[in-house]
Amino acid sequence: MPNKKRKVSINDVAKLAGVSITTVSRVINKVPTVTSANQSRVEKAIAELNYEPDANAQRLARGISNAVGFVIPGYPGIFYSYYAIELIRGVGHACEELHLDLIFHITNGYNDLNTSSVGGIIFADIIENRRQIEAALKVGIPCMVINNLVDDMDVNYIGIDNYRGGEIAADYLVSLGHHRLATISGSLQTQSGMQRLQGFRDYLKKHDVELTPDYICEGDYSRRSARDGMEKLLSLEHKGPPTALFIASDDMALEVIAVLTERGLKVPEDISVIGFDDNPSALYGPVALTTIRQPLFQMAANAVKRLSGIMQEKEDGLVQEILEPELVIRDSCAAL
Amino acid sequence: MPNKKRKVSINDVAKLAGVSITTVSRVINKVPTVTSANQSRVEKAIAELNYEPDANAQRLARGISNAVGFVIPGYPGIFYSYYAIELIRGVGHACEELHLDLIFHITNGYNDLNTSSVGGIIFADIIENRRQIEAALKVGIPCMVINNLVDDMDVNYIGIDNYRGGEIAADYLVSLGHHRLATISGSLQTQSGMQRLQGFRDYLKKHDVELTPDYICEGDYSRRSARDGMEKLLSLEHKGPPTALFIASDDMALEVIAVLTERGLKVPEDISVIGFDDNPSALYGPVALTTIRQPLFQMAANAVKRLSGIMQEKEDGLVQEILEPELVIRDSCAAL
DNA sequence: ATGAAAGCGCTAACAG
DNA sequence: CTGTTAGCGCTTTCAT
Repeated sequence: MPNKKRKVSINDVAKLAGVSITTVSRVINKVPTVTSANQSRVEKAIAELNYEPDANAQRLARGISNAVGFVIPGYPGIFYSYYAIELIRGVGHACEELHLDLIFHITNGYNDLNTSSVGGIIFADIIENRRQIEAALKVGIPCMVINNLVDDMDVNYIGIDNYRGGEIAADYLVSLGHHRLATISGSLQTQSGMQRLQGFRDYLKKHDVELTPDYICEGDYSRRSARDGMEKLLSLEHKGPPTALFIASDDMALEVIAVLTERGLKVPEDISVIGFDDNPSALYGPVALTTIRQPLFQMAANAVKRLSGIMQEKEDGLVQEILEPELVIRDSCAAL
Repeated sequence: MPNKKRKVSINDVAKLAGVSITTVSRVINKVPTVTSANQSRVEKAIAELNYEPDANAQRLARGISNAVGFVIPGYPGIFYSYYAIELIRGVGHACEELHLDLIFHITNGYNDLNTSSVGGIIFADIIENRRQIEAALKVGIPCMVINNLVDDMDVNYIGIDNYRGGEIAADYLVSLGHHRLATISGSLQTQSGMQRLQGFRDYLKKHDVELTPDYICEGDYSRRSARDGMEKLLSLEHKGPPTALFIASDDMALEVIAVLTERGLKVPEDISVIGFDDNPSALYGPVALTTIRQPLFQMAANAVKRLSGIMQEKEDGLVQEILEPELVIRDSCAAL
């Protein structure tokens, strides 16, 4: 039966153990200067009373917070992406490991974040969240942005070089002899979507490979948009269909391959496809997907660790880490 | 520039506004008995100092917590399911709406939950978490389990009748004239996986439709397991392939359809497929998926609301809600 | 090695 | 309507 009485406090433990609350506090915090006799009496009392220190009181007394906030933009689409899942997992596991409380926020960016109870905040992208970051920074709370390099604010970030990712994709496809290329981009509202496309496009331009405007299809990272995009691309037969496709996420690439399969086209024999993410789902299908890898889980976990360092003032200055994306060659691209 | 100085407190605001801290507290908490003159002075001071009340101090003083914990089992697979995502979204949005802090835990069930800072805990399934629930209950923290009906503990839960879901699937397929049925189950470690299978199997037995043991394939909700299962099913030609399939999640059903398509089989002409979830991804593919709907988002949001009621002692007794799953007929099943 | 006492920042009687 | 005051449960000097 749940005991609805007042919670057991440090006083109860002290009384039962016959020591002062200070001593109890010491054993809770593993301060070494406690006789083993007292130590075990206190531990016994704690066990007997089923005592657990009140985290709020601890934080208040310590003056520091071991909680980090995690902000995810509120639009539903983001959740259906491998991207968000991996970040949630990465941040979640790292917090569990470091014994940090993870306070989760889904927000459209317009309501105020309650920054007061956290020691730091992690933002998964910053679509609409600039104001919130500024507010947090103003009250002295360190922030960490994942996957969005920001150069107009003094804020920590960890992300990959998406522009470079686009270049790598283009380079690989061109090296295979393709010259009728098409792409389905990610959401152009996001920095990642924009930069992957730009890197891809710039590389082709630089190497004199034409990229017909019609062959640039704006997606939004959803499978739905990938399907629509691919169907549109397939209907554009004025100069022959593209022979190679750069798709801005593996999820979308999988959908594209599904569409192709339905139409009786074979990957990579009829058409090459390269994705982005290195999503394990893309490993075992009819054809293992060639892709550009970005280490989302590690980025997220690392964001927590670095932020935690900053919170404890062990790190100084700004953390601004840009990771290199990496080409992972599997079976979905073939030489022309 | 982040201000590294001591945080501004209610005292600073009181001083600047020329009132007592009580009055400041009153305007923070919207106590009506404050002259509008004072109110605006305080508000001005708050704005000027960029003050934000310390949530820890508030919770400590109020003696109650407006934070709820959310526990997700730690195995990675769960994250790649529509199920987990919808729960996260539902819980997240509801907390945002109710201004509750959401404290997120990914845990294998063996470490201790820090129950001390939350007023209630929500469990997304309870694979390995019974001990944690018992511990929380023992210190008087209300718990809410989603999607797992539990009859051996006095704990709140909200879920659907998965057994009934299995029956509905069987009933529909049989009503279409099918009698060579097969199924790919969810993880049999989970209650949902187990019960869907049992409902399906029991219904068929009751109606004298044979279900060859070979045609019961154990999956684990992953796309991977669905692919493997479907391939196994397709290789079992001793008495002709099944004409209809019950797949325990839409995600898996989608993968099954992909496999079928690769083999040149048509859904529903050659084989009927019914899924489970009502995942929007299954809406727009080559064939809109017939499925059994479970309102995950609403279940999760509702779990938060009911739990919040219990935390405020507005609700008494146990919340034990069992929702009916619902057949959603689209295009992936045809009469034999 | 231990304890007394002073807060941490806020809320909630209680007076006025 | 407003201010004084006593905690909330814990940590942390500072003595002892």
